[in-house]
Amino acid sequence: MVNAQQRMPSIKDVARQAGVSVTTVSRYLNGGPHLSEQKRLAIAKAVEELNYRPNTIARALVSSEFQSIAVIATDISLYGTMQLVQGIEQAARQRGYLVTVTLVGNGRGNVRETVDQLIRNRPIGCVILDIERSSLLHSFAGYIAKALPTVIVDETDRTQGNLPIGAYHGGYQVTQYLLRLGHKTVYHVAIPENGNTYTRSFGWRKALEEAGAVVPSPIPCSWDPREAEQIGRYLSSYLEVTAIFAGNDEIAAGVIRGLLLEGKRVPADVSVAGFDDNPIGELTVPSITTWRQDFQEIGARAVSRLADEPDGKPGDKSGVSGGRASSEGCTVDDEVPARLIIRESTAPPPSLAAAEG
Amino acid sequence: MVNAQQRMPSIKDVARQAGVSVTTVSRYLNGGPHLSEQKRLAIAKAVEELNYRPNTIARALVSSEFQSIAVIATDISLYGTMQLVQGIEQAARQRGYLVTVTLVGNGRGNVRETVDQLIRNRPIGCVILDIERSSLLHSFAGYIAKALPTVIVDETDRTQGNLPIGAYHGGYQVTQYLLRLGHKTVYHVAIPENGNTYTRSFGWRKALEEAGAVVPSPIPCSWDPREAEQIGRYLSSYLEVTAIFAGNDEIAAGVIRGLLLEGKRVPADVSVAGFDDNPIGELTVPSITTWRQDFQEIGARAVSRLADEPDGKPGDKSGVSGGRASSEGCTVDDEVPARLIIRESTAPPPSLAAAEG
DNA sequence: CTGAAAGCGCTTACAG
DNA sequence: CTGAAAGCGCTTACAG
Repeated sequence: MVNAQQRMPSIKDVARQAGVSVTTVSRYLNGGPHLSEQKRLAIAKAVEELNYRPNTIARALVSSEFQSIAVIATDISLYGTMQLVQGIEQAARQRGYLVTVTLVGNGRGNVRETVDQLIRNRPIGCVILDIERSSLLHSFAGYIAKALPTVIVDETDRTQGNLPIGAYHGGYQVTQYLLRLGHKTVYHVAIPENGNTYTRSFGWRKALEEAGAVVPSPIPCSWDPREAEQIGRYLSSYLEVTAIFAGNDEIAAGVIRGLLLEGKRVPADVSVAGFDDNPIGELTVPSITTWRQDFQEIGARAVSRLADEPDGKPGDKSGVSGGRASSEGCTVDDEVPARLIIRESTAPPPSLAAAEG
Repeated sequence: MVNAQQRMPSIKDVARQAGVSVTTVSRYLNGGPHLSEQKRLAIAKAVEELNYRPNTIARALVSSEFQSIAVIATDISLYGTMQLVQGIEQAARQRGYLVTVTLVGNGRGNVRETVDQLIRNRPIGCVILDIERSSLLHSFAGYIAKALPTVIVDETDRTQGNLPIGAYHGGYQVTQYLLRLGHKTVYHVAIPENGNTYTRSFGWRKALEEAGAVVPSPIPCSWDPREAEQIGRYLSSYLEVTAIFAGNDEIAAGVIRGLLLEGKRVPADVSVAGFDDNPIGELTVPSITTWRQDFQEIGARAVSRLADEPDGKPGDKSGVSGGRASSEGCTVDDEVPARLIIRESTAPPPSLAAAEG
């Protein structure tokens, strides 16, 4: 096995082997224009023979930018966050950037120190994945944005300069679908909001209000779906609950499980819809009606904001802490495709079904 | 908003401000021994005032090592892989390393080029997450290991110098549990093996053979659980199938769904067990008996192998392509805690239940 | 078209 | 205990 410590060929070695100056090799490497065909060939040959690869670190030192994008999140086990990471990685790799993943605010380690360390690495930009709006992470967003071009992916209205995941619209659509099925109203088991302003829950409320339906109090649920099971059990005792919109698919699964364990039928007695199109929604019985977000595409757009700035400092566009508003003219912000996926867990309410039967 | 492009203070600025030489500041930064208390204080003050942070890139250029660990995988949507990434990130961050995530072999982009790019960044080491044993990724493992200290996390026997996830033992235990419940034999819906040699499937077979049970042909299933649903439907027509060991929890859920849709009861008619302890197993009806692997701990151990080498080149220990055997004396390789989690999806076979009832 | 020189921000012998 | 100098591998004016 070759020793990993061996010295790798440097630009000097290539220059010597090709009989040109280091400057010329550098020019060749960076696609410089003024280069005789002869030298170009000689360098190409040397590069090939030595299997030379430019040292990205040295390059980063000169440009004071390491060709990487830093992803900061609290946790990647949430389906949406994980997909966002995959989308970011792919878009970044296409452009030659490396992706760095840092998990903060999960109670381990000092956030400030971790973030500082990250900044020292001089990534070209940073994307904060904050769907869950962890208060710890959120409180550092401004600090990070001061040092680095930053885009925050969250559930909030885009007027704040972030990249919204379009949850409001989804919540609205899912609820409207349930109402059109004939349900008098739709109950809501909500994920933590923590101050987001344009959430799936807001969409749910809006659809209800527009339809003139009663707006029940949302039932708060943590990210732990086992809590959702308890909520499902609880809701099973209320006959008027015929439709439930759950904050995500795991919570929907938990609610459904709670209902089933209490002897309710889903969807015959109660309809339940989820959110995100987590693949598990296809595996449960019943399978779960949901809202499909294209998280990978959103991740790709976050990268685009950081990497494809047309002219000038992307840091300005991604303003977080009172920076300029950003919605104007940022074409990448066009809405990301999303749609309702109807599966087995939703149906007309029992009263209508009975009337038809 | 402060412009991100502003020049950050360098070690020179600190030296000037503190009235000492750059060398002395460097010594201070690296905890050097010979330093008068007076200068130490002056430097500390300057660092504080300027909010100075050493440039990791410059440091990396000198040491020719970027303080980072490169994770290479095909996909992080698989539960185990995602947990491994989280475990790696945490262990790495604790030691001051950054984690880089690169997804290769998913059909997008040139693997060779991606890997070369990664190597150029000079991480201190690389961990290949290859539970699914993607043939493309696997074929590059040797190439990577030649350039970088590497540890491969997979399902194979540890004699190959990799870090096994302990699946063999798990498969054995799950199957044995099912047999002890009274099932005559256990059917197996297998995840892709692709040449792994110490898999959950091998453990299943071993348990069956030891018990003198018939060994049915494993039913191959892709990573897509919808295929598992079809398999569940198919198996529902065989009365002799009373117990099924599925390659992972998503597949178990799919199989269960197939069985339920065909009118079978789980576990009354058929028991189904999964693998990995994916949280979804708690949300389905019935919830899924499974084998809990501590993926985060395994990830942490991978980092430990790379970062805590006691004396000398970890590259040797992690030999992949015919390097020295590595099992001897590597104490971090002690078995990772894992255990059977019994939930609702398994029970004695119908015959026994009837006899009892 | 081409190259010598300076410099990016550090660390590390080496010499006081 | 302390500092001047060289050097890590590149890029970028600047001057031919």
